[in-house]
Amino acid sequence: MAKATLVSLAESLGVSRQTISNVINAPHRVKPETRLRVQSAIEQSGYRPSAAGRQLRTRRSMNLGIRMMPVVDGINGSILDRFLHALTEAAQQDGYRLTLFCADSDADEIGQYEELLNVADLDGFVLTGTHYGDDRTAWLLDNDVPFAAFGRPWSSIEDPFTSRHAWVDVDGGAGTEQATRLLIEQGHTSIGFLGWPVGSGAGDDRRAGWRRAMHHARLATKGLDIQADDGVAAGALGAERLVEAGATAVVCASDSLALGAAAKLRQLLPEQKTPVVIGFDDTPVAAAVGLSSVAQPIEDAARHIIAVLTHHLSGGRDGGDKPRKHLLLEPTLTQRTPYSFSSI
Amino acid sequence: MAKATLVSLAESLGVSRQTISNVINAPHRVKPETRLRVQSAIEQSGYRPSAAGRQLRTRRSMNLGIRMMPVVDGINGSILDRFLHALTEAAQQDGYRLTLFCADSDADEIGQYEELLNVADLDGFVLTGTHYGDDRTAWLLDNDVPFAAFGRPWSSIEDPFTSRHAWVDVDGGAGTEQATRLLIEQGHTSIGFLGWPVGSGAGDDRRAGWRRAMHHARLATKGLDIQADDGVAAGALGAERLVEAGATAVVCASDSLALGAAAKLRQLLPEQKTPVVIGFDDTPVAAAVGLSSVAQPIEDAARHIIAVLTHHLSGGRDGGDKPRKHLLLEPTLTQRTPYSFSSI
DNA sequence: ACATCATATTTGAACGTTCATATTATTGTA
DNA sequence: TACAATAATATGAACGTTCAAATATGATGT
Repeated sequence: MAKATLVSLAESLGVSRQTISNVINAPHRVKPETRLRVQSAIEQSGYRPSAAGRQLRTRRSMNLGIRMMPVVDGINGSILDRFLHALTEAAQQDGYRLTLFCADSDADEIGQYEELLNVADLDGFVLTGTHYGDDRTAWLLDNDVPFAAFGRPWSSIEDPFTSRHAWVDVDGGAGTEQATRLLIEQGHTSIGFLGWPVGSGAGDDRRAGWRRAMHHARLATKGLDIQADDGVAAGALGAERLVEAGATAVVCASDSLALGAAAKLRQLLPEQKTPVVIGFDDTPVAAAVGLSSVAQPIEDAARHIIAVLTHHLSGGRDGGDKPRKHLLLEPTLTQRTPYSFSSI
Repeated sequence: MAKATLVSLAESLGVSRQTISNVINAPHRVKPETRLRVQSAIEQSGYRPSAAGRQLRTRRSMNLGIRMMPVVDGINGSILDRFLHALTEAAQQDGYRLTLFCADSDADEIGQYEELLNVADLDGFVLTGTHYGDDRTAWLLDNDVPFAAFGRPWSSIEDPFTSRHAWVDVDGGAGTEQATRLLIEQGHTSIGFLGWPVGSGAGDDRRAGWRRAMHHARLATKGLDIQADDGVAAGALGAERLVEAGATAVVCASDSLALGAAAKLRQLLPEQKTPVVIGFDDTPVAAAVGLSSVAQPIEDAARHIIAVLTHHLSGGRDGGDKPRKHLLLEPTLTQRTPYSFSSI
């Protein structure tokens, strides 16, 4: 039999298109009796409203866009996998779908927004990798495009909690602070920080957490703050300099750096038994080699992003509580004992 | 100014809707003169045909679906990231978009197919993780849904190259064979294989490659074939048994297994200098610890999957050469010297 | 019994595109 | 020049939905 449509269903039921449409979109307008009759007919016929018809009329597609960032390290790819999965699942639960797109640059990404809004009527976007002077958020705000960002708006002047747009982020600083405190409790007094060059929001935030913990414990930080590009080799190099400066433990801005640092410390300070390097992101690499690492609640972040976005898109009429527009999640420290480096 | 549509453009140009539609979809039908005139008007106005209007009429959405598999290991997540990125990029180039969806099981996935075909008019699907007795391919074939699989159809009776559906796969057996040969060349005569329990297509294929190389070199395999569930710990355990059986080198079905095996071999056979463990997938974990690994050309695979799918969807009228319906790609062996395990 | 009002349902139109067909312009041929 | 054949363009209808407005139904009060 042919696919059911509003018209075909209406005819077979002896009601009008609009009544069925109302049963689906505004049930309260329909008399309970007919509503039930229609609902069972819908179920029985397997009728599902056509996205195209809807979209044409309402100019909404129930599709959310997200950019696939160019694969750089690969080490964080697993995080993306988890993030995407959680986003997709949450979106699906709310009746939305996720559409992927590629862009070479932020400018290109904005071009894609225009294109996707224009041709595909995307309802909103999920942003990742926010940074200082992000053009994208400005453009989206200017054009009244709904979106939520994973990553707070980095700005030296504005308070992110007063931002005009929704965001969810993980408090990286709290993570490194916690990590540093753990090392202090373990008796370390000279703890280095191995992070990215100053200028990246997330990187500086993580550095600040380490610095807070050190200051709080009245420990010196001089010479213990190393800036290095991400990567295992750079991590080893940085660790070498830290050991020269007297460090006995290292907190890192990434698992890549931490992996290099761990190997180097193992070599330079073989007498130490406890884990003295703590990474960030709790990637499979960290799990594989038994490296302690700051774990981001990335699934929670994804769910909240979808919640805040869909809540906004439904105009707040989705029944659920209004999700917070700005949310800073606490990371947790995954503690491990070195694995591959010691005996198994 | 309001968004351009076929009608608004037609009016301002003094031609009919259909002429503009033809310029876009069947340029040869339009007189070169008008064609140019219309084309420049399209560019100047920034007109882009509405997906919804098109979809409603043609019942095609220019959207391809792909399932987000549940995150299991995480170690392979980076592979998925690369795969998704390449898929998205290739699809975008051909004018298609990628839609993500989640499913708990194969049966659920089939349910999603129905839903997505029905409501969103998805044009086709990309399948991953094919296995013995895969219901999904059967369903898609039965329902004439275009799709291409990453992973050959595993069957003990049928030749995959006569399969009714398109697929792209990486010749894992060739990879492990190559890896084993390398170890033989290096003088090893007792090389173990550390793989998954018999029954998974890809796993058995990789095991077969090792076996081929061993037989070809007339080396014994008795006791050197270990079946273990995926994971670092299982890898270490398996390696222990292999060393007991006299193995001096190990070829693995995954980087997780390899990582465990490498650590164990380092411990049990510390005198060896050269890399004696070879992993599979060339994940960031392998790169991070300097583990040799069989690398899948996953971007090539993704591009070909899109090529074969879009070629089919366009009915072969897309100009390009007909891509092969069944394609087995050769992996390459990424050789590394142990990194974290030795000195840096 | 009748007007009033709220509730429930229906109708016509519109969203932007392409298909199938109809019309008009152009070319070739006798 | 006329006539057919073909190329180029135009028209009406349809895809399936929701919006806005119109109509029908029922309840309430006088």
